[in-house]
Amino acid sequence: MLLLAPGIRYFPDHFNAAAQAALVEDIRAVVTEAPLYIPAMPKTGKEMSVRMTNCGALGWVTDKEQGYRYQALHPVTQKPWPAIPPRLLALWQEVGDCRLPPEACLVNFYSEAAKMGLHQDRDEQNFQAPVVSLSLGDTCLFRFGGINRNDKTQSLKLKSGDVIVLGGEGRLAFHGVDRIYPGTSTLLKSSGRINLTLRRVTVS
DNA sequence: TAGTAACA
DNA sequence: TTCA
Repeated sequence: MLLLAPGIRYFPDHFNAAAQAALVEDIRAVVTEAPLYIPAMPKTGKEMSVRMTNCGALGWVTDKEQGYRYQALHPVTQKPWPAIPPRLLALWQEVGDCRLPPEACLVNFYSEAAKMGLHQDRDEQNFQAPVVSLSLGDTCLFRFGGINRNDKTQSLKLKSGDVIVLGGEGRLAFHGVDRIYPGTSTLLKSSGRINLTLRRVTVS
């Protein structure tokens, strides 16, 4: 484990190839039940380049009308999200350093051209609990800074199997994905990157 | 504003 | 950096 900044812990190669393949199968099952959809920004309705779905009791969603929020139902199918796969619950227990289990697992799919601007994860009620992030598939250029948007940032290439934990002082750090490096992994059938972020939403 | 264009 |  490397401490990248206060509260930002990096576990390179946390999952080996076999474990990564098993996780991809877990996510395939999630996506079959809860299909990826295109989220839209609040107010402007501009579409994000990343496709999303969730598993867990709650899922993070956004649309033009209601903005960022957690809700129990898939916005397209209106069905409850599938359960968080046991392997991901185990990851949270292993690296999350948190008494309470995660309630949400946001699944972000990045195609070759997708990116995500610098942002904070601040739609949860619980900032004591960490955010645990797992990368699968193509390498990306990840950027993170401090709790203010204009704090200096550092960039790091995240590869398949890497885990990052934002906790404590790092919980509200700004972070984003500047680019995907297509063809850097053969884990997924087509190129692209899957990012899974486990979160505790409520306080108790 | 988890995005983006326009601009210094 | 501003705007939205």
